[in-house]
Amino acid sequence: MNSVKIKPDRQQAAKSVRKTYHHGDLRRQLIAAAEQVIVERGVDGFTLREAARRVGVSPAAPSHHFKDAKGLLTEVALLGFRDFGAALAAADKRGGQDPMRRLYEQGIAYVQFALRFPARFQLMFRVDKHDHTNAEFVRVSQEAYCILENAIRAATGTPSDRPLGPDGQGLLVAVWSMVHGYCHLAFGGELNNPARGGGNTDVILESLLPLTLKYLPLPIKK
Amino acid sequence: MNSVKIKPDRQQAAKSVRKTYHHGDLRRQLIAAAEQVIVERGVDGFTLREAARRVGVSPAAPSHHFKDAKGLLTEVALLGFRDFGAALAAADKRGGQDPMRRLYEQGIAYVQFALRFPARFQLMFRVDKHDHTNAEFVRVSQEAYCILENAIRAATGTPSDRPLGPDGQGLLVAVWSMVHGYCHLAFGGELNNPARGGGNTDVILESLLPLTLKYLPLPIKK
DNA sequence: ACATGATTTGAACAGTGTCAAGATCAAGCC
DNA sequence: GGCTTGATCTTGACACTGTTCAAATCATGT
Repeated sequence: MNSVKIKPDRQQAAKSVRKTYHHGDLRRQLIAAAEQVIVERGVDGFTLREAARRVGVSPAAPSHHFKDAKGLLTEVALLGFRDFGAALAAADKRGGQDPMRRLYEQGIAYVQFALRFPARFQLMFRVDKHDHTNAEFVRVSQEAYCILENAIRAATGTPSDRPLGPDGQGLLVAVWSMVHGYCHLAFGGELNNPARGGGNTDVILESLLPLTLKYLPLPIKK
Repeated sequence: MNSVKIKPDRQQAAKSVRKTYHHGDLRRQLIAAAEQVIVERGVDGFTLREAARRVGVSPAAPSHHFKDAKGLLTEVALLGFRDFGAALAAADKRGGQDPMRRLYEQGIAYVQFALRFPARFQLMFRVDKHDHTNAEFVRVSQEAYCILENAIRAATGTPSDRPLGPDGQGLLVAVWSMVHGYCHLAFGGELNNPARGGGNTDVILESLLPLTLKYLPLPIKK
């Protein structure tokens, strides 16, 4: 887990009153506080001042470590994407050799991550809330994408030196859309109705998700 | 189209200076202005004061017609959902008797609406930005849902007096997830890469969408 | 003609992000 | 060692935001 840990070195506990004028570990703790805020209040409930308040620092202090609020959230999204990619990679490995099993495992992992860390996940895909042109962000998200693409390559028999054909592209987007949409429907409360096979997060993950992923697209056989 | 029209009766053009103390058509024009704002600035760029400004009224005026900002946006979302339901119904009809064709046409219409009116669509599904417990809203969104459900019933041979079985529930959520996710991927710019078969909105709608919906789930045959 | 109630305004309050100046300090250089 | 430089943080300010309250205005029914 890439949650930000404080090293018991020189910094203060968030609440404890700081003796020194300089904070010493502000950048790191701001990221941790920001994540905490979006977990509690949602991505839109985030406030730069609140994050500053939690680490006991003035509202203007963050500006020396991040360009602006978006800059801070970009770092949070970055950490999220690292974990996300790791979760997908682990799932892919669990899938073994069978391409369809790899895709299925990735799908499960995708949704599990999103529903276990909804704040992170929603931030990661909220283009307006972070700088999606950030070089490192592009790299990490690209990396996660490749995990999916590679499974699609295996499923369609496309070697890595050839571009994906139209069928492969369609399959990739279809699979991605399905799991991604499932997450958003869950966030919107659209899967909470027991009469529709839904319920709380447990039901959505344990019962409805397998029911849904039975319909995960298969590659078109030639 | 349920866009709000001004009746050339007693109200003012948004910009023109109003002579009378009372506005006369404030509620309607506020809704229209609000929609305009989210079209230009996105859902998160919406501001109650800006909407009031555009119809030439004080920041406190809207409170007499809507409980708060959320209340105004609820009305906008409501109009959106009416059009959305109408678009889905029309598509369903276009599908004729074949259940799979009905689902496919609905899918196309779903995504087309979302990408043609992204502001509306995103607002409609942003639970935090409007009052999703509003009775009329529940009614209208339920109505749209039923259009999908009925096609699923036809596809699975489930009469309307019986609840959908697990397979039907899974199929419904799978189809919904795929089209819904496709829209969100598009919003996030994930489908803009030509190397991945994407591009601008035209490409996404005309080229990539059919490629993707070729993988729209089929009902499981017993 | 008048009173009642619905609209609208103006001013205020508590929040927000961000900027410019100044205060404080760590660390390198003489 | 002492000094300077640059990084870090605070203070105070500005322009915004949503919402509330009392007062102003007016349409309408009596």
